[in-house]
Amino acid sequence: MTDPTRPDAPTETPSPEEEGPNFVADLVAADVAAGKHGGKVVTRFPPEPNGYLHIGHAKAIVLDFEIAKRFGGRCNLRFDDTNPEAESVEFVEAIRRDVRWLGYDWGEHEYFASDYFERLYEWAKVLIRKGLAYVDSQTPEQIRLNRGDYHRPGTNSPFRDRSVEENLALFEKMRAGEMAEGEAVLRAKIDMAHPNVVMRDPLMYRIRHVPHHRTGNRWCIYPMYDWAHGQSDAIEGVTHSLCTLEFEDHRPLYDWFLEALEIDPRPRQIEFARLNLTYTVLSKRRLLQLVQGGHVDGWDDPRMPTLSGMRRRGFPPEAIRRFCRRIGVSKREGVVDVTLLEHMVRDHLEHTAPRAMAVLDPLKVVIDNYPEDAEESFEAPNHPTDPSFGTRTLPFCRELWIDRKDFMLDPPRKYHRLAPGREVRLRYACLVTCTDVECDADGRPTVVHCTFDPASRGGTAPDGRKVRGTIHWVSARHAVRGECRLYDRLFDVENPQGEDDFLAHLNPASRVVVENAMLEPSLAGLEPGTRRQFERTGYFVVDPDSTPERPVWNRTIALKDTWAKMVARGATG
RNA sequence: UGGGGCGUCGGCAAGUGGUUAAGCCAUCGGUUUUUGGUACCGACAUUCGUAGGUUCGAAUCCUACCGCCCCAGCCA
Repeated sequence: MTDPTRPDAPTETPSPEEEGPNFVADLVAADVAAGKHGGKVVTRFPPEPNGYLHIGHAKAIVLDFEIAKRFGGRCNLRFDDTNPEAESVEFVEAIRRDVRWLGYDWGEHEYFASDYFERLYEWAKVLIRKGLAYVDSQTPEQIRLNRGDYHRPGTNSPFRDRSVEENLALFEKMRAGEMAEGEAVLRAKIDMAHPNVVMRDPLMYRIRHVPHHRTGNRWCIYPMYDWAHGQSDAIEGVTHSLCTLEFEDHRPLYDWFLEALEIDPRPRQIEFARLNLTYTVLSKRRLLQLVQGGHVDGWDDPRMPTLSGMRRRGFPPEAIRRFCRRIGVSKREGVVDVTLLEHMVRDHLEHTAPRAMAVLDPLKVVIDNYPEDAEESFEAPNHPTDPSFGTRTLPFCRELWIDRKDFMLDPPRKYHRLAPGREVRLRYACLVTCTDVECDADGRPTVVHCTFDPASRGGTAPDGRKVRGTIHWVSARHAVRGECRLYDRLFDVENPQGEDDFLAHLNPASRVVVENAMLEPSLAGLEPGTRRQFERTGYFVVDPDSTPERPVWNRTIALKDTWAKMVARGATG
């Protein structure tokens, strides 16, 4: 018997036709052609370590890393850790793990915005000296009020014209911890009447007397996103800073800081639309709600759209990467049909997952003309079309398990599975004909009696007669009992994000646990993460909860089921 | 009502003045099949948010209008 375990293929080089449309790549290509940055391309993936990465981040990761790769450049992993109140090392570690799992390597280029705090502080003083930044002592409330709104210009702060010396002294006091939270902020002096509210003297620093997960108590002033991001990009030599659409309004400020500091060459910010997926939610807030509300078992619940959840669910990283390439990159905000992702998952698994047989809803079959204590075995291929997967041995005896769905007392015309008087093929074993059925008081079948054709060894009829149905089975004497967790979409509406109460639309059948599935022997004792196709049922993966005594398999995704569709449509004849 | 974006098939998304308006997913037919899986074949926008205009010719240029998204955190 050949070991059917196959590792996932190594990171593929995307073929040109696989790379989806991508206007960002076109812009970068134009910059390279124009000789900007000496033709170099450096990007960065800049997560804030305050949560888990999800499929939406995967889109950004694939874009950031593959744009860099395409132009012979590199992509940095930079933690945007400027807000100590929400961030932690736990998230830093989870993010590293997920990016690696997705298949990307940032090499030595791991950075933290917090590494630049000193540099940023010095730069802030440069702006103060140029008269381009000032310490504002207004209360948060006053600042908000004086910012104006979409219809009214803002009002200058009474502290806007402090002298350079006073600003410097005050700013140093801020850093020295001599001021309370909210007592003062450092602001860029731009234009309180600017039509873009982002430009109305944006805050650069706020005071927070809280420890930071990396800098400890060294700082009590922390830079704001706008002040930290572009400068961090510049420090790292980033040439193209890719981000989502909501930062489009911030681009003028991104450029303003760079220009004020006379940084050259300057990184270029390019915005693209974030990913939305049907039948799930992707906002950090809602994901957090699912976890904290106990609606799922945690960030890595297999129903979560997080990378850790998808990993546990059994989604191959290759499939996620291909999905991200296929959806393309544009500025249109849309909702991608989750069937595209599911297609990529099935497509990858079709070629990489060894086959096996498992019965999820067992119904006993007795082969009446098979000797009580005899047993034999059949050799079955681990893949129907790829011989390199090898074969395995399937034990067989008089009593077997088949799936309840594969037997009907009174079948419709187009049903071609087992029924009284009908003959079917037991996959890779033999042909059997149903001769009798035992039922319980409710008329529910309990035992199906069959006779087998001794000449049909392997499943081929010696006389060449046609047998339409082929069903899977497991030898009762040799079956291994295991748990199967059948996962499905988390929500039962296409766009839960758009619902008033998205939690009201959780799919009650998103997880169905089968306590006693009957597994063929080869399905026991496998490592978590091992994938298999349970023939005619779906793709499964071994869950970390699995033990040698009790295998636990998660359904990654069901096989397409044309018959079920026909049944639903009433087109079964 | 200010600023910034976006509108091409059910969903993504090409197309940048002359193409029969790509491709993929979904859907619907059919062939093959020891998985009602896979594979393969076929169907699927006379039309590009709307209305005008420019042009021999427009999804592509101009004008107006309509619709949707984002922005008033000392979050990112």
